[in-house]
This record gives sequence, structure tokens and C-alpha cells, in this order.
Amino acid sequence: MGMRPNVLLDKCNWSLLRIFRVIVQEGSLNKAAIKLFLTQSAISQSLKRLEEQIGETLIIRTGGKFYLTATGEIVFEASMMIYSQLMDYEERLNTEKNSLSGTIKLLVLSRIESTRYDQLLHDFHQKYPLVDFQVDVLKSKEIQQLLLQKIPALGIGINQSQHSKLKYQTLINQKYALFCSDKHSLYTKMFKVLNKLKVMDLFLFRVSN
DNA sequence: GCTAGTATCTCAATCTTGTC
DNA sequence: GACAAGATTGAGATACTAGC
Repeated sequence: MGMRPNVLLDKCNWSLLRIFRVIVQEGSLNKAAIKLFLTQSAISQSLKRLEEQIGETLIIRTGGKFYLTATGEIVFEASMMIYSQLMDYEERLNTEKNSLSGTIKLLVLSRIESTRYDQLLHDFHQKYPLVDFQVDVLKSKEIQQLLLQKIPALGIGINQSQHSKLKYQTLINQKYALFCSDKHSLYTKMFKVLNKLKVMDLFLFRVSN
């Protein structure tokens, strides 16, 4: 008396079991073909190959009637368990992929007020909740120097000149204005030509150095 | 790199069954 | 019996793999 070979372990491939699972779930070769984007012929041949490998009929097809044999029930149960296990692994793999963690050093100017900036930080945190930001407030020139030393991953500053080794992207368009007191001769005056201002006594500050 | 074998697919023809 | 829907079969194409 010979032992029954391990047909499921040794001979079956996942592709055939997968097709078989869909056939049973859909209750029709035709519907399975539509679901799997294959032809009816391919489905029929796959089922035939699976039955040949197992050595037994799995599905009784007599016209409109469609039902599983005892062996078919067992194979279907096996295919569902394998499918469930693979789905679990798939989920774990996706979780691993999204579990980026660590700390990003972010160098910024003081008083950045921008909905885009806020949204950027918010979206990043939603996507990578395990990533922390270490935010340091510095001058633009210092930010650029540290970026060139590859210390932070990201810097936000004001740059009048761009360095060839850094990549720049506009984050915010800010407006600057002149302010003067009501005692000043410029108060309420409108200027269209900035050159006129250069000859006057003004308090100036440099924003990027 | 070439060749043979295998697996899997599509296409077209044919068969089977149910419905009118 | 005619027709439609679903299933099967055979031929051929393509992709992959192992052996040389």
C-alpha cells in the first residue's frame, strides 16, 4: 500500500490555486475570467491543470449546475487560508514600508508665517508619524552654510544668491514694506521709483545675511 | 549564447445545456 | 428546433528556465 503523495505541497503552484479560489468565489468560469482579466479558455485550462496535478476532480460542472467535490472543498479551504496568510504578510510589508522613523533637522528663519509651510509639516507628519522634526532658528547665511556641510536635511531661508551645490525651491512669496512715522517727510507719500529712496536717510536691514 | 522543455496565455472552433 | 451562454479543446505564440 503506497502513500498518497503531497500533491498540494509538492505539485501545486499558487497561480492555479488563486484561479481556483476565484472560480469558486464567483461560481462560474466565465465570471472568474472577467474578474482575473483572462479568457474563459485560460481559466478552464488552469482548472484542468490543477485537477490533473491533484489527480481528482475538484468541481462538478454539468450545465448550469456548479458544485465542489469533497476534495474541491478541501483545496478551496486551503487556497483561502493561503490567501488570508498572504494578505496578512502584504499588510505587514506595507506597514514596514510606511514606518519611516527618525529625526529630521530643519533649519529655518524666525517668524515663518505661511499656510503652505504649515500644510507641508502637517502632511508630512500624517504620512510619517514616527518622524520627528528638530527645528533650529538661524540666519539665512548660516542655514546655507550648514546645508553645504550636509548637516540638516532641509533649510528654509531667504536667499538673494543661489549656491550651485544646493537645490532651491520657492516655498513662500513674501511682501516687504517701508514703514515711517507720521513725523517723517515720506509719510503718506507714494513712490513709484525706488531710486529716489536711495538718496534719503533710512534704517536698513539685510534679510539674508 | 543556443536549444529544448515547460507553463501559460489567446484565438477560433466546437460542445453542452438551458430556455423559449 | 433555434438560439444564447458557458465550458472545453486544439493550435499556435510567448516567456521563462535549465542544461549544454
